[in-house]
Amino acid sequence: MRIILMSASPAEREQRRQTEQREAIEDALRLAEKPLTAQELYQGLREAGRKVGLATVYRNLNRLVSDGAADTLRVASGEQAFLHCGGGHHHHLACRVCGRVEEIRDCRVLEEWTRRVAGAHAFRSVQHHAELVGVCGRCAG
Amino acid sequence: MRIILMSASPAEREQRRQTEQREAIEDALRLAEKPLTAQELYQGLREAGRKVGLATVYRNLNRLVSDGAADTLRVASGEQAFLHCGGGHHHHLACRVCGRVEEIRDCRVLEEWTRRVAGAHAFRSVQHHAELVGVCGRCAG
DNA sequence: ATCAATGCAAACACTTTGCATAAAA
DNA sequence: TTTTATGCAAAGTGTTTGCATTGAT
Repeated sequence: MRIILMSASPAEREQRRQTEQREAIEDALRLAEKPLTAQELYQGLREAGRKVGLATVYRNLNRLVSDGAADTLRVASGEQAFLHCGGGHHHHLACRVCGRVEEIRDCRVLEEWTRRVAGAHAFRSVQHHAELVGVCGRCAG
Repeated sequence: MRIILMSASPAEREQRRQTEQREAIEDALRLAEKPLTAQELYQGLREAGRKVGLATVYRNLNRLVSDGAADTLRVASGEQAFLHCGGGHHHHLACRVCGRVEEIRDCRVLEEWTRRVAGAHAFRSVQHHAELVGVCGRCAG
């Protein structure tokens, strides 16, 4: 397991060339507001008439993750999905109907719980990771 | 996404034939006390001199998951790992050094937090899922 | 004597990589 | 002009599946 702690430095970013494809990929991910697999994103762009290769989609998506501009998660099928999001510690609240994801940034309660569990099991340096899934207001009607 | 809600019924279970391979696989998983990928399990059995096919390992592991006798999770490499565990709602506290996993069954605090977040974001029927990773007493010395 | 379970290899699906070409800077 | 990004196809990986065979009941 490799954990990325820092985003690419400004100096590193300056070497990035801005291409039509990269912009299209980043925009699509940002507008989606929900996790997309590389294949979904690729097909979407294709159907929208933009010409991109699948490899380019993968390369850019992976780069966004390295840069901390996207999170990645695994869907049940085993595919990797990518989600546009800001950096820093946060959790996700997803709608199981429409797929939309909202970021949860306050998890002090979780931290407290984590401490308690850690103590009870004699574990140290325990980090938590949580996911919430429900039905959003829009979908619940 | 396919979600299994029920364990196999007794009637279905009765049709299970007990084979040398199946026992070896189940024992290995139970004794491991930590998540194992199908490949790891396969290699372990092979090195232990047991003759099993990789496909058999996959088939039995998947069956255990359907039966609710094992959980499955994705490791960073993208591989699926299998973990022996009892059924019912619970969370995992894993040691990032030795990999050992302990089950956490009391998550009332989490439920409360979940309710709060759900309310704040106007979500309904929100379920939570959490993972804790730290260093166990043994490994911390 | 049944019929489920196994083993092998082929098939699959997702992802990464090598290399020539295109295009930012 | 230099160097990164792209596209395609090939290679890589983990997992599933088809089918003949074995073996539990």
